[in-house]
Amino acid sequence: MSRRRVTMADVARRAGVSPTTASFVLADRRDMRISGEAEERVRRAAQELGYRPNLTARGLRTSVTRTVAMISDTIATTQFAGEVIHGALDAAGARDHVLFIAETKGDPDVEAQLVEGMLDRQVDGFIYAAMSTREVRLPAALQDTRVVMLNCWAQGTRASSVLPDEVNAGRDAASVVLAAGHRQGVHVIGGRHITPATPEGVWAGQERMRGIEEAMAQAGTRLDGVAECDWQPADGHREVLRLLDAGTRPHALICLNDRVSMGAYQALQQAGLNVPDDVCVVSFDDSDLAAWLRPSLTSIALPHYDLGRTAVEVLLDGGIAPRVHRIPMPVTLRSSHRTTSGSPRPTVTPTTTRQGPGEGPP
Amino acid sequence: MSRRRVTMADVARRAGVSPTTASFVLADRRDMRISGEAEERVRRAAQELGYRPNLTARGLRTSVTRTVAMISDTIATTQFAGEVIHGALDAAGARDHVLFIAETKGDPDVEAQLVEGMLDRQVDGFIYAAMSTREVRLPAALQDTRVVMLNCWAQGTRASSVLPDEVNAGRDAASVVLAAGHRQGVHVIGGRHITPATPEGVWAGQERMRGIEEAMAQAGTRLDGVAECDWQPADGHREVLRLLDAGTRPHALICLNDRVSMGAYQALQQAGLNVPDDVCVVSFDDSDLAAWLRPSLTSIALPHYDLGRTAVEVLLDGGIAPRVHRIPMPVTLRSSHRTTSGSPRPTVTPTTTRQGPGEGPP
DNA sequence: CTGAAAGCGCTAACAA
DNA sequence: TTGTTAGCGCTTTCAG
Repeated sequence: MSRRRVTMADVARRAGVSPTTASFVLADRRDMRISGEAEERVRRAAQELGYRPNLTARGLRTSVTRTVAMISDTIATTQFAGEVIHGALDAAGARDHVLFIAETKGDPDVEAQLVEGMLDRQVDGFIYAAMSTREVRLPAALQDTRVVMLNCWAQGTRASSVLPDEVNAGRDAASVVLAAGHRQGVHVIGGRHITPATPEGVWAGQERMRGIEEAMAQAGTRLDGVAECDWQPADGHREVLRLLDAGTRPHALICLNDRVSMGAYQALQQAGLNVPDDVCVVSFDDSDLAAWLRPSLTSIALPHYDLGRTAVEVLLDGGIAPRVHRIPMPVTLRSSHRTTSGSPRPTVTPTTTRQGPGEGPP
Repeated sequence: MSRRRVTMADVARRAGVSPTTASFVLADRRDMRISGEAEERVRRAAQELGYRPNLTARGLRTSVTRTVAMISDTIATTQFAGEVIHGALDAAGARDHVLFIAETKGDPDVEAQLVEGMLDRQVDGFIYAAMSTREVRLPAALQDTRVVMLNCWAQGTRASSVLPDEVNAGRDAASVVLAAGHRQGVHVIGGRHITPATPEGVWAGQERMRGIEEAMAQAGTRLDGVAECDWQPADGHREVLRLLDAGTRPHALICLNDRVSMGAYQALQQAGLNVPDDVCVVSFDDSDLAAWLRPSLTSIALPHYDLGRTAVEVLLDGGIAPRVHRIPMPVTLRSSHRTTSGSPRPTVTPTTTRQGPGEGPP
């Protein structure tokens, strides 16, 4: 962009060696023997001239560019994006790679366009990411490409997936409630997210519910109710109010995200019920909201950073064999529940589970 | 990455023309006359073979890569990042460019490293972004480079800046309050953000306060008080409580962000005061919170998307002359204030102001 | 152990 | 109007 950069030929000339020799020492290749003295001269020359390799030229020759493209449907709206990118960036940087970002807006045409553009630039690999965990169709151009799927998966694809471990998160949520001494009166607000728009529910909801119900069963008890609804504050508010109006007096609420919890808090407050003394609340997402609410909210986070980081690690370090990597979801304990005296903290031990090739989730 | 791509030579051969001819038509260059027939043949051949140019090779030859690097101090934590990237992406995409993202974490060493890495990859230009609006020092390696500064500025630099128009946002906030009929009892919570950690305040606070005070003066009145404090929910809560305890009964609160407003709401509610009947509240940021709170909050947004978009536009389309571009901050009117009957909406007409070269903000 | 030379895919002088 | 040729900066046979 500015004035002429110093090239490898310059270094070789100053060091009094051939370009070949310079190339070998500057690329740190030890498979061809170079005299210690020549190596030293080259290194000094490079140092003195402030030599930096032109990665475009190297890329043209070797077709490796130390570049990865992250393509996602939406990057902006949700909190999701930031930390995912952050993690991906750290992992890429640690491996001397650099990250392209692109957004398809869910449009297959722009998606194809974008992928082509990245291929034209000879990226070394792709992270194909979805903002909400779900099954997707991998674009044709990515089929025979180094790619890992982030927060999504595709049937019949030779690509690894990196997913949040929602089932264990569900178990952990139930564990918190159980450890607080509640075996009865446990209600879930939000459920599988079965709504007119998503009659099957959403994956996160299904998985969390599976974990919750398993943990309850394992403790020899069961949920008193599940309110299926959208996951906005108004929904939490409405559903909790409905519960109370029906004369139900819940002891514990597991809310499917912090926004639902916020609505639940409002309803509880209206009804004059105290958190955590009258009702304990456990939530998912661990967004900023969880810390802002009073009392602060115990919540289980989506491991955004680790998802991004792991995806790049798998892409750059991982083998060829497709795998599903499940990333643990950390629990942050706050003030919206009480622990039974004597038991210091709920037993919360998230684990990473892995699946072998061939089986797509769930 | 996969099997051999079709090259321009392939296209030329199939079309029965020389590489030169193929190059001219495929690069859409009309400055050298090509026969319509040859052009047609080349286009068809390219089409049939599914030709795509190798941008790495082209970049090596021309040193333009249609690539821009966005380097920021922090990309993850704040909501800021997402929409900024979104805007930048849209502007870049519209110009057939692609976006590198990198994060310095505020460390000058990694910053230098990152910039070098981008330069090694022959990026066409840089967006240098800060997460909170402020003055920065442009890294040495970027000095003689095509760069625009996003949400920041540097003294004595030949680079354009893109900044939110906070002064007019302040004016707009005051206008909402005035249009609601409040000329007395108007208090600001948050102020310039003068705290032990930031004894001078922060730029956004200073600018907003300037706008607020100007608008009040213009209406022939003035603020009844400014609470200088941090901008977290707890601060809003504490300061409003303090106000009420001192026997003050505010009619309108201008809170410096939505989190402060959230705290203010809590305090008002404790005191049994109703929003907007007893106290009207106007806020900044227009985060998700603004829509979630009850009553929903009138708030003035940081124009994240437009900041990102404009920065890339200025970089790619703008002239060389350094400019400061001020991006209007949109007002979203909700339910936390009342308009005086008869006047339909507050007079809110944000404007973009521009400064000529030479004067750095503020 | 080192150097000469070819070539990655493309563009741009210069000739024809 | 078109073709020939050189070369962007680097890696990599293949001879020495």
